[in-house]
Amino acid sequence: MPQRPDLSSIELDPRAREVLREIVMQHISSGEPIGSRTLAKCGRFQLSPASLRNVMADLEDLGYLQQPHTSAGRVPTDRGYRFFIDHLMQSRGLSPRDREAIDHEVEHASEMDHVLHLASSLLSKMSDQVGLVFMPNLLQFAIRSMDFVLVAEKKIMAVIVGANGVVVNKLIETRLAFSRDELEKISRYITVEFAGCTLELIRRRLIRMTEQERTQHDHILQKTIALGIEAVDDVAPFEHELYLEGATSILNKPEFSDAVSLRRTFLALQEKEKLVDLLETCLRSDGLQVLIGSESDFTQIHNFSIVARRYGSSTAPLGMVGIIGPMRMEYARMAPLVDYLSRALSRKIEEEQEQES
Amino acid sequence: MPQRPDLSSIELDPRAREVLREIVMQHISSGEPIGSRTLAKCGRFQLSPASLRNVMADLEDLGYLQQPHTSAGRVPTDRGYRFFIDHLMQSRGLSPRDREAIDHEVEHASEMDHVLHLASSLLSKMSDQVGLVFMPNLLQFAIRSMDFVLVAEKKIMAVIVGANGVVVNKLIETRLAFSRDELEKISRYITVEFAGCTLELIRRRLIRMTEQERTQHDHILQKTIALGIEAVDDVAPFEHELYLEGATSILNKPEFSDAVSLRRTFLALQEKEKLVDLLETCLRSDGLQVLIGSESDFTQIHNFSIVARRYGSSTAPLGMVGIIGPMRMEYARMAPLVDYLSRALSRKIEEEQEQES
DNA sequence: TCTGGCACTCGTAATTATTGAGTGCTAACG
DNA sequence: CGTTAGCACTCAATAATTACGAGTGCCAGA
Repeated sequence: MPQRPDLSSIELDPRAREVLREIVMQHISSGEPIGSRTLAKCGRFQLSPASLRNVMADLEDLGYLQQPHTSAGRVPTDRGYRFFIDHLMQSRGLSPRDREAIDHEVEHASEMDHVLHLASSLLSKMSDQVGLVFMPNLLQFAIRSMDFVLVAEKKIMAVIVGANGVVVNKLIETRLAFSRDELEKISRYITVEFAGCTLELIRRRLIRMTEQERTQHDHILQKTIALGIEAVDDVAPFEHELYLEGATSILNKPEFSDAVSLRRTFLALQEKEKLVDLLETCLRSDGLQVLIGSESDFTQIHNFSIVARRYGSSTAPLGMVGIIGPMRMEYARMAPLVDYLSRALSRKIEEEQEQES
Repeated sequence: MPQRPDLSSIELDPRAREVLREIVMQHISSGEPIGSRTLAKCGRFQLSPASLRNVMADLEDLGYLQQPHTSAGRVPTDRGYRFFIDHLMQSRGLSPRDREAIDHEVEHASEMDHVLHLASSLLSKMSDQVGLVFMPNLLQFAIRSMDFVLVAEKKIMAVIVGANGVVVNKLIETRLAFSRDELEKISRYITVEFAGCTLELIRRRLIRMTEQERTQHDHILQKTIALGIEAVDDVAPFEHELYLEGATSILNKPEFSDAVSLRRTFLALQEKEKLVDLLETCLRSDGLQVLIGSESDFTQIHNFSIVARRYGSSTAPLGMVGIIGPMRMEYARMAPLVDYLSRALSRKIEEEQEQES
């Protein structure tokens, strides 16, 4: 029977766990590969560098560590980070000051749109990473109201308030002229009739209505339908939105200190589609999500990590908030930050909903 | 009497002008310092390198050229670029394709807000520089209309359309409840009464009205005034906006290929206040404006140049459009581009105004 | 099982050598 | 007198060399 148990299936022995934790933590704070000497000097182990080397060699065999090159210390792998986050990390929770800052921002902004924008730059500032707020396509969510405002003759502004509190404007150029009175009636009718429906549904119902018998004879109803269809027709204004704030924060990260990786990283953040795809799949699961390096296409290529969480109640429309940064980031601080912010947003949205009803 | 005339006051002699033009053009397209050999090889001069060296030495004495170091070719100074732009540059005008592209974008977007945003990214794409669109503080401009829409109980959305066609939303939480009917009346009253006034003026007049005798007895007027004041009270939503699009375009410019200058440049673009100050002073003068390097605080520090022009008719609200890039940019192409786009925007705004009246 | 010792690896930094583009000056030429 | 060929000189950039040292793996002894 071999001395060493089957390491791939069993948990790491306590000493190895401590060593791994220490390496990850030190590497997160210094950014440098960690050698056996440095590790011995930290004082948490009553072991010589040589013994630590043995442990480290084991951890490397198991895929938790790797060496950039032969004569360098060790660096955690994706798997190492993953193990750290799942089993070793002890997050300190959020400082009261930070909580207050978040609460303050979220409370004070009145428009949902602003709140989301603020949230993303707040995240960026507090984390010193790239802050991320994703709001999916509005089409799939219910609306709260739809109003029409006369801007100029034959120019009407549709003001649609989504159930998530986001306001979308859309300027419509009409063939027919509408009076303020008519618009007032139409607004009231549509809001009463369709509040709580998704835009997609509204559109289908409006189209169905054009074919109905009684519509043919009701002039004002015809105009209503025409205008309503115009309002929900072009999907462009309702597309998802992705706020990425604080891209410049990566300028200070040592892993992006050379021109090439800076270039690559900025270009990567530019391609929002891929990120949107990723976030859309993330929307399905609740709870804090951490994606490390190779765990998704997007993060793999660029060696990013993403810490994100869904916001919004399960009944209300949802989105994602989070941060993007290098794999080497302070997960212990990021996790509670993202977590708390997403809860604050969710609370805000729920309050809005209650207020409305 | 010395052979050479007083060179600082008199125009350059024709040969020197040709040499300067050629150097600037070659340097713009290659980015490298230009030596006498390279210059001789271009074929436009029937002169030996040695003779060209003499001319170049003169141009250097006059401050139009400089040498990065002793054993390098020459590079234009700010003054060299300035002379080039004022006297030597022959801009080719815009290609029909480019004109069409601009016209298309500007025509098709319906909301002024979008137009401005699009304009800035269009500029960025077409110029491969950073596109810039500046919309000054809305407070100083007249409004076209102001409408109030009921969003939830005690939550009202003010929809203000500026004379420049820009729409601003503002969510107001009121103490009193408003009915849809009331809001309709109030919207009508305010729009009729105050269309054409600046927000600042409206605010002052509303405040004056609170003190007037007859207001005390008119309940609905009181509510109107209260709501109106709320709408124009907090200036934040009316602040200037500055769209900077395509910051990543500088990633490809050789002058920013090292990490340090990349860093510096991104941080510089982040500080929008300084740029806003600069653009605000630019607003005063009409016509295409080119700021080179040392000619303004902002451009001096970062070795940028700015090509910009005012948009909007003289009667209508104004803003600036333009591009920011390294001093070494194709002015001959940028000038007509910015010029044409600003005219297209102005035309659009004037059309809107006519339509409205 | 742990530890000190030792030979070995290999990236980084510093040093030096080499190259070549470009200049200014001078003297000769038409 | 303007133009040009020739030449010595400068100096950044590149390449080659060297030195250094942090870190490793392995082995033998406690």
